[in-house]
Amino acid sequence: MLDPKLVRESPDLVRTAIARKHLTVDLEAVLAVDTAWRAQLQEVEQLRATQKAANSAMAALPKGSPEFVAKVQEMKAVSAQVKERDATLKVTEDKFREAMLGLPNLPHASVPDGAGPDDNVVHATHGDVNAASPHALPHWEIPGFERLFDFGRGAKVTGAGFPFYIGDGARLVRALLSFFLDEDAKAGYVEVNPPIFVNAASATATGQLPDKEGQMYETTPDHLYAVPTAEVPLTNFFRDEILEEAALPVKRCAYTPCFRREAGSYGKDVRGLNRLHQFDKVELLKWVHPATSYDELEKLRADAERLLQKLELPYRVLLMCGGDLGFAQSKKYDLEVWGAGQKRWLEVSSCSNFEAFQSRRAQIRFRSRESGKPELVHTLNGSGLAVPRVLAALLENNLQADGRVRLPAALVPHFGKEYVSF
RNA sequence: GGAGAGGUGGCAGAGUGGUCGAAUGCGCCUGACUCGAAAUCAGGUGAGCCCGCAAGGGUUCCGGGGGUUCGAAUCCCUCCCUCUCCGCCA
Repeated sequence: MLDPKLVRESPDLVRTAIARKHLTVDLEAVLAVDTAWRAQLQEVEQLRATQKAANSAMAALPKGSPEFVAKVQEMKAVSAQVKERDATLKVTEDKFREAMLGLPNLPHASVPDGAGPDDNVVHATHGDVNAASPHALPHWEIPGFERLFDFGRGAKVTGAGFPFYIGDGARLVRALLSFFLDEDAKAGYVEVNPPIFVNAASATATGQLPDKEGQMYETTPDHLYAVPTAEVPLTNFFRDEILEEAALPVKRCAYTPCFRREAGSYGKDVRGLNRLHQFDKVELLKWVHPATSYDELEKLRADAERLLQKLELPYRVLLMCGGDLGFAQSKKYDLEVWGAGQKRWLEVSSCSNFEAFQSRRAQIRFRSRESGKPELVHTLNGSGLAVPRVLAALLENNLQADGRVRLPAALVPHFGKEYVSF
C-alpha cells in the first residue's frame, strides 16, 4: 500500500508510476473516494465531539433532574445521526481502503522503462553458457530420470505437479537445502522454521489476498492457506510490531515447501521440474532502515548469486523493467540459471525491494532514534534459492557421457558423494 | 476434544455504566544533588487518523467483531488467543 498522503498530495508521481508499470488504474476515482471519505470523517467526528461534551455535562447533573432528562432526549437524536452517518462512513472507508490497495508501488528511479519481459535489462552474466556439457539433455530426457523423480506416481497419489523424489533424487533435494541454509547462515541470516499454513490476515498483509486467493491452496474447515513462499509467514513475523532501530537490519532465512495452484500452464515451461505445485525453497528476508534499502538490495542479490557461483552454474542477472516489475516491488532482480539441456534460462531467484509497500500494509515499524517516533521499515526478500530448477540445471549441465551427473565440490559434503546415478 | 480461569499502556497490575487514554508500581527520558555513579527528589513518558503553514484542535483504540444505552474498559452475543486440569497423540 502507498502512503495515502503521497497519493493525495502528489497524484502526478503516482500517475507516472502507474504508467511506468504499464498498468491502468483510475486514479481520479481513488482521489474522489479519498475526498469523500475525509468529508464524511470530519462530519462524524464533529458529531462525536458533541456527544462527548454532552456526556461530561450529564455526568455532573443529578440523574433524574429535568435538565438531565432533557439532555437524554436531545442526545437521542444525535446518537441516531451518528449511527447513520457512521454506517455511511464505514462503507466509504472500505471503498477507500480497497482503492488504496489497488494502487501499485512506485518503481525506483533506477528501474529501466519497458513494457514486458523482453525489455528487461541483462545486468550481468556469469559463467560460460557455450562451454556446457556436450552430453547435456533436458533433464526429463535423462535415462532413468523417472526412477529418481517419479511424476507418474505423484500424479496418482496427489495430482500433476506433485512428484515423488526417490533415492538420490530425495538426497539431492536435502543436500541443496542443507547447502543453501548453511551458506545463508554464513551470510548472517538467522534460520527460521516457520508455520507452512497462514491465516487470512497474514495472506492479506503480504498481498496474496484479496486478489490472488485462487493461487493458493486453502484448507477446510479452518480456512488456512498453504504458503506459496516462506515470505508470507516470515514477513508476518513482525506484523503490528515496532522494532528497535539498533536491531536493524534484521536478516532471516527460512526453508519451506511452497504450494502454488498456478491457474495457467505454459506448454514446455511446465515440463519436468520446471514448474510444480509443490516445491522446496529457501527464502531470504530483510527488514531494514529506509535509508539503506537499496544498498541492502545489492547485498541480497550478491548473497543469492554466491550460491550459484559455488554451484558452478552459469547464470545471468536481469534487472526488471517497469512493465515486468510486479505490483508490489520498487526494484527487482531476477537470477536465471542456464539449463544446458533445455537451452533455456530458468528463474531461480527474484530479489526485490518493497520499500514500505509491504510494511505499511503489515504495520511493521521501527522506533527512529532521531525522532523517537515509529517509522515504517523497508522489507526486501529473495530466494536463496528455489530447489527444483537449480536441481534441473545441475542435472542438465553436469551430465556425463556415462549417464551419471557429477556434482560441484560445494555440494559433495552435503550429498555425501560426487556422482548421482540413475 | 472436555471442564474451569483469564485477555487493560514497554512490563506488572487497579478499575464492574458517566468527568477513564485509563490509578499505582516498575522500566525509560529530562532536570536537581554528586568529581562521577548509585540512592533520593521533581517533571515527563502509547499508537493511529482527520483539520491546520504552524501553534494547536478534534477523534478512535482496554484481544477481534457485533449489540444494548443519551453514554461501554465496565452489561449482552459471538469469534480468537493464553493459562490450569482431564483426554488423545508424533
